[in-house]
Amino acid sequence: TYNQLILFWCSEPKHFDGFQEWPDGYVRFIYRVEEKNAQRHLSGWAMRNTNNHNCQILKKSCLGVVVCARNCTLTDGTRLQLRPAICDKARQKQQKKVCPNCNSALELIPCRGHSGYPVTNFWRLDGKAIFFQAKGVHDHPRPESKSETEARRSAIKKQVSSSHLSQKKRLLESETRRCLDSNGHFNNIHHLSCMEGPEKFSNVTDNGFPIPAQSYPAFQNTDPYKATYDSASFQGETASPFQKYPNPRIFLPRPGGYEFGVPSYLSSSSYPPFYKDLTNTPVDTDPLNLTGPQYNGNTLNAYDKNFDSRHHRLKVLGKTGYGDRSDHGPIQANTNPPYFSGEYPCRYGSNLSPAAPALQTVITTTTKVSYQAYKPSVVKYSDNVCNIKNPQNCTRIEENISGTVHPEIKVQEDCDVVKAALLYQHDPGPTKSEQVDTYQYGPNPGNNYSEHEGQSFRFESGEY
DNA sequence: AGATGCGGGCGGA
DNA sequence: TCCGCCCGCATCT
Repeated sequence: TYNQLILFWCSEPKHFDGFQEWPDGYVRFIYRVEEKNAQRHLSGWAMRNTNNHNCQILKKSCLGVVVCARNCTLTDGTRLQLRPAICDKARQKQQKKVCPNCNSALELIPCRGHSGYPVTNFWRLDGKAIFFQAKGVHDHPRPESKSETEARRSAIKKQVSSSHLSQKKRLLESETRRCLDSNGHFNNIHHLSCMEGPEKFSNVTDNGFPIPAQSYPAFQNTDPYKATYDSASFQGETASPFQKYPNPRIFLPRPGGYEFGVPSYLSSSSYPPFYKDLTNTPVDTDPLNLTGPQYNGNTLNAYDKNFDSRHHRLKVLGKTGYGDRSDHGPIQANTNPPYFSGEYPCRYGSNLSPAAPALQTVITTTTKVSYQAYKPSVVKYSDNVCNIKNPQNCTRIEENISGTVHPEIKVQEDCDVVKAALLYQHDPGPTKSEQVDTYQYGPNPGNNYSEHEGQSFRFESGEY
């Protein structure tokens, strides 16, 4: 398997995952560059861009979910779970609004699924593939998905627009009649009152009253677990009290707050390190393993963690599943909250068994990839496509762009890096072992995906 | 108006 | 040094 891993790590992605709208846990996926959702770095979770000072890796952190402070039950038995506005200002405005169902305050449940911090997602374009890596297990309900939010908005807009028009028309006619009736002729004095009707009506509509069920545009993703709305309401941009969860993933408040612990199945050995030396120290899952040399890095440190470390390159490596070192601390033992509903496979654990390595595509920071690469152009091996401001980011020879131009060379270098990393791993220093990434490679069992092509490439994790 | 990205900068660990 | 996060700016829908 060692050779297999090396082989895999040194190869171009030979299989891709179907887009995962609700990635959860310490997972990693590889999408085709043609995958629109991946290109847009979309996620069902409300993720906001977070500055990791790394021009090659886009990092996003979860904003959590907005719920009714009183956790009221909607008419359909579900609970309000709004999508937090991504824009800070918009989110502040959103939080000032009230529950459309019970008028109590709205509450933003922050995500603390990654060592007490928000779950983070990392994206990197690698010429021929878009690599995705997630850190953390969402400890809150799913918010309304982006597509649902957009669909609802457009539906509401449409509805408001049409009702506004029809109401306006109706009211105008009615007022006209009234005016005419009361005065026997049209009276301009009534203009003001005549014009208020429509506005008031629209406000009412905007404040949470359900709009008759209607169909929404088809979403790009048909996640069977995602919440759907069959009606819409909102306060400006807030609530849709009619979420429906065709799945058991309905948020249920936990005693003492929203802190779900880690599902038991997540806390036990699931992702044994491929290199057992790493087992002692829960390693930090390194997204795309962007772990690597720091941008000032003079040394090749293939697993110098971080997808999110600042200014470094990525590299495609292979990796086995480990838990994130710091991911275990704050997470408490859990009683299998309904939210997880057993849909969450073990993706990491503190007790890792060396027997079940999960296939990992590790991207070290030695890869010279920048978002410019998204523009099918210049990504050229050894060229500084990173950015002019940080030339140091783009000069390393270990750079690798998945053979965009010189695959053969890249492969070799990748292998070199892999080897270096492996050597290092076999000789774990007291400081960096946790930086080794340990991710499940592949979609969550609970998620739907359809275009796997090379699942045979996936190493057994022993968990599935 | 918001979603998204980028990147400067700050502060804690 | 790493990382979370705030903030402003720019672009796009």
